[in-house]
Amino acid sequence: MSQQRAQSSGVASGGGPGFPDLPEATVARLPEYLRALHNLADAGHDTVSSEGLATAAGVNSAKLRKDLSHLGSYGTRGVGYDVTLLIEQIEQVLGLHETRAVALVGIGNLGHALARYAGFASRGFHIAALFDADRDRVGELVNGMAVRHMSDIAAVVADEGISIGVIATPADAAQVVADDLVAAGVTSILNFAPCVLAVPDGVDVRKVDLAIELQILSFHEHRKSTLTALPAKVVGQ
Amino acid sequence: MSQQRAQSSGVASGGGPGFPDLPEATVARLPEYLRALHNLADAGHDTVSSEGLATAAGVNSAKLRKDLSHLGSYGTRGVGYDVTLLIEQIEQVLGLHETRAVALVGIGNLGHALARYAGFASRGFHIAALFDADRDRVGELVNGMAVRHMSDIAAVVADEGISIGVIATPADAAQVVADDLVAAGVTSILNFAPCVLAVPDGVDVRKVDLAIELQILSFHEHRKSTLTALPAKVVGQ
DNA sequence: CAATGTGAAATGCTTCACAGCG
DNA sequence: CGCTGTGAAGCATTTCACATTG
Repeated sequence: MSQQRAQSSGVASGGGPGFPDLPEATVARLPEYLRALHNLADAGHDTVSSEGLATAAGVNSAKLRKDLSHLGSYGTRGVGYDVTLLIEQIEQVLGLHETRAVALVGIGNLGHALARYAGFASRGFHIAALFDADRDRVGELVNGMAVRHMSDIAAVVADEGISIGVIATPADAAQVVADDLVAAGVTSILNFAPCVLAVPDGVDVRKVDLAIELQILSFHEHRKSTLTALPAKVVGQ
Repeated sequence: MSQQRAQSSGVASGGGPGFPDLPEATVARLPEYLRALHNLADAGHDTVSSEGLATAAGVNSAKLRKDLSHLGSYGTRGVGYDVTLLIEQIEQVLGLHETRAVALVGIGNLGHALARYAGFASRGFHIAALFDADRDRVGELVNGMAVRHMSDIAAVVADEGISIGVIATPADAAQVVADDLVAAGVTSILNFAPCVLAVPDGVDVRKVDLAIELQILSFHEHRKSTLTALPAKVVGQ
């Protein structure tokens, strides 16, 4: 897993009214179900069985049913799930009804690509501001939006109601940026820099490290080549 | 978790000679330990305690010790771990001694950024070829390397000894690309397209979906705002 | 009667707590 | 004496298997 959660601050138990406290593993899969459901809806399906949705989302059906059961009982026995209703419910739980404003910090290679990535907007996120520490880049237009200097962060985060920050800076700048984001009021961070961030309780951090993903695959390559070098039984192919 | 493993083909038990079969969770953390160790080495440290390394890697020390114990006994009681030796061991286990050749498919926004990302090369990966299905893009130079057409994949994968493919295409092209990569002999895939890939047993897939990461954070934002709207106890801040 | 929702079993992972070693 | 390595306990997640229901 290449993610990192802030030390979870203990999710005030019991769950508030109407707020089921889902297992983290379930939360991480809901977006995948949601995507699969949108595909099914586009393909004209009105209902789908746990088996069908599970296949579309790449999990097994028992897991899917257990995940969905945490949201409540939205299936019909003998039939399956109503696609539209389930989309509605999952979006509700994920808090996707209100569009969330995102600040993107670090407009280098990756930052440019992220700023232009259409997948964010199409899934309910609005990149509301771009920041960089380099004054030479300030003012540059990326995807129609001007890059601003880090020193504006506090004001812009407040003005735009930004709650999520994306860090795409080099590793040595990331902690300072995280501190600035938190000071400005951001409470969730997606970190692409290859380093560990320290943040206060109550701030959530997820990490995506491209090189780590490759290293994990490297391990499996290494394992496979070691195993096939032996007379061990190879499954499949 | 935003990753997806191919249905694990059963990791021939017992582990071959000299090949410890590590828990997946441990494998996923080793690259993080490795990065922390390199930082420590650069900072001039010869040894490090489990406590120190755990802090640098953002985990707790018991977990770190258990993870490392799977590799064998490379620590010294009363002292800690030899930084250089441990780097050596982890790189060994991850199969990072041989530089691995990577094919990158889909030279759009994200593909450009990945092609230029220095973090791959610096951590033992060599982007050996770039591919795109769009003939208008074929021949374009990205980071000094010419983009080739998908139809060359089989030949190039064989020539360059490529074992890992990175898919940065739109979702609707990804499955075809995956099939082509697998047919060409690639046995590990890192998928940035927002879709589930079907691959044969023996092929490993990891998935990175940027929008899913944001949706997970959105859930936590939603939860936090729901909770703070109540008189519930908020930890920390 | 097909397919959900769910107790209960099985597995895997994390954390504790300390014996044992350098 | 400090720190590693590790059984054992504690949690979380997955899977099984079936009673239940529309």
